[in-house]
Amino acid sequence: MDKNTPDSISRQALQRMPYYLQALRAARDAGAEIISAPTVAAQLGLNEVQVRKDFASVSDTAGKPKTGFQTSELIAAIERTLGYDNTNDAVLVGAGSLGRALLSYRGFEAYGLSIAAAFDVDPNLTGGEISGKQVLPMSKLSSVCHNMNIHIGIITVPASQAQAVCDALVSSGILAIWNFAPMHLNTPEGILVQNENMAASLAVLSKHLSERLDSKLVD
Amino acid sequence: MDKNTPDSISRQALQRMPYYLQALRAARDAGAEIISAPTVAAQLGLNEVQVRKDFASVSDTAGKPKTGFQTSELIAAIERTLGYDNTNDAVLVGAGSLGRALLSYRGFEAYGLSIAAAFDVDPNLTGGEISGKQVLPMSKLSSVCHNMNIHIGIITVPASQAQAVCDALVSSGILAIWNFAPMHLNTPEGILVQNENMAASLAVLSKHLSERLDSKLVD
DNA sequence: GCAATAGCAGTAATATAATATCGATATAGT
DNA sequence: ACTATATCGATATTATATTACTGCTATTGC
Repeated sequence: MDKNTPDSISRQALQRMPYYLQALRAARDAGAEIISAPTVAAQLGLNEVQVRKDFASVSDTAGKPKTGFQTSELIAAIERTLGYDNTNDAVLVGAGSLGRALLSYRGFEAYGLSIAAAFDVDPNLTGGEISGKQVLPMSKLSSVCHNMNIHIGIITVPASQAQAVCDALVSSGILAIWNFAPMHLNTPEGILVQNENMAASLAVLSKHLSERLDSKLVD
Repeated sequence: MDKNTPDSISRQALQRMPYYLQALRAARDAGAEIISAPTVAAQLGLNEVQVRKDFASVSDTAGKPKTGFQTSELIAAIERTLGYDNTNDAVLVGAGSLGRALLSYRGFEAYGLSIAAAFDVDPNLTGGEISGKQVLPMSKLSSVCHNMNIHIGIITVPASQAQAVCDALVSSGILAIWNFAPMHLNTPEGILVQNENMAASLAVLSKHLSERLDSKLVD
């Protein structure tokens, strides 16, 4: 009954954090030791109160009226909240074009994510390396996850195989899944699935575009 | 005053569409000529009524009680709504690791997106080709967009340059921007920005993981 | 040095949007 | 004809974002 929610941050608040981080770092690099919520809100196109609430939810030190928040303290608080300080290892399944793309992308390390190894069913791919990361057969998945204590799985296989891969990851001890396959994954309770559905993004883009171009014709 | 909203679909409804599409195609390929909303809802872990409403918002033909909706008709309706039938050309700015990754990814064509050309400021990159796509200097951006009638821009540059690139895209006639840079972009009215912020996704993943692992220690 | 003022933080209340629930109607199969 | 199941419209609930308000702190003017 002791609900014990020390800091329950909503998902959308969490997703705003990286934007705050970027803005705060830029401000700090520009020499701003102190920054106010309205300033950040204006930069990001958000509501002042929302920004304040988000800041309050991660930082234990309060802001001071008329001045604002300590920039460096806020940055540290957000980084701590997001776990950017301690690196998380991950495995990637699916060494196709998208998988190779992510393996060669070096930007994740800045956010505390390190891809330890890749896996694939295709014997032509396994055994070699892609961007310095080993590509292993699926049979090694479980042992690698357990031995290296890995809890994050990245799925970059076609939709038809995604659910099977997901099940394999779950039984290998994976707790959080980053799903690039354009489909819904069924998982047991307690497993988080973060969908990175490019098709969904493209849907929004494409729809907006067609509406804009249609209205342009009317003009 | 004539609001002229023939079919205003909410953004999250739009983002569910690709999931419906995947499920419906799978059902069709399995031989199901007719499919009901509850069936799809169960597969995707959604509410029945929500699925029904989403179907109704794109399809003009009503579903029939006791049976459901015509699978093929629904698929066509969603594809039409998302504009997957007519291909949209796009330009990509930023031929770094992420940009190259997207250029080499062949999955977009299935969703009606075709990257016509890439651009970069680095003279070492421009002039060549990546995955069969020309890499051009930024000076050519505007003319290419206008000549080829391109209205979608993909930003894969570091955050520090993203706003400048965004401005350049807007003044080149771009109406919709797919932003992979981990920062907020300020745009004029009428320009759609779809953020594909991997950092935001990682934030959710990382937070969930740390909470799970902490609770595991308590067990 | 002191009072007045302007700007910002913090909390509460309202508004909005999305989602889930409920009731009524219609249809296919038995 | 009856029953089970699905669509459809209307309502209720929830989560989230916006607005309004109060109080505090630093700057400005006297």
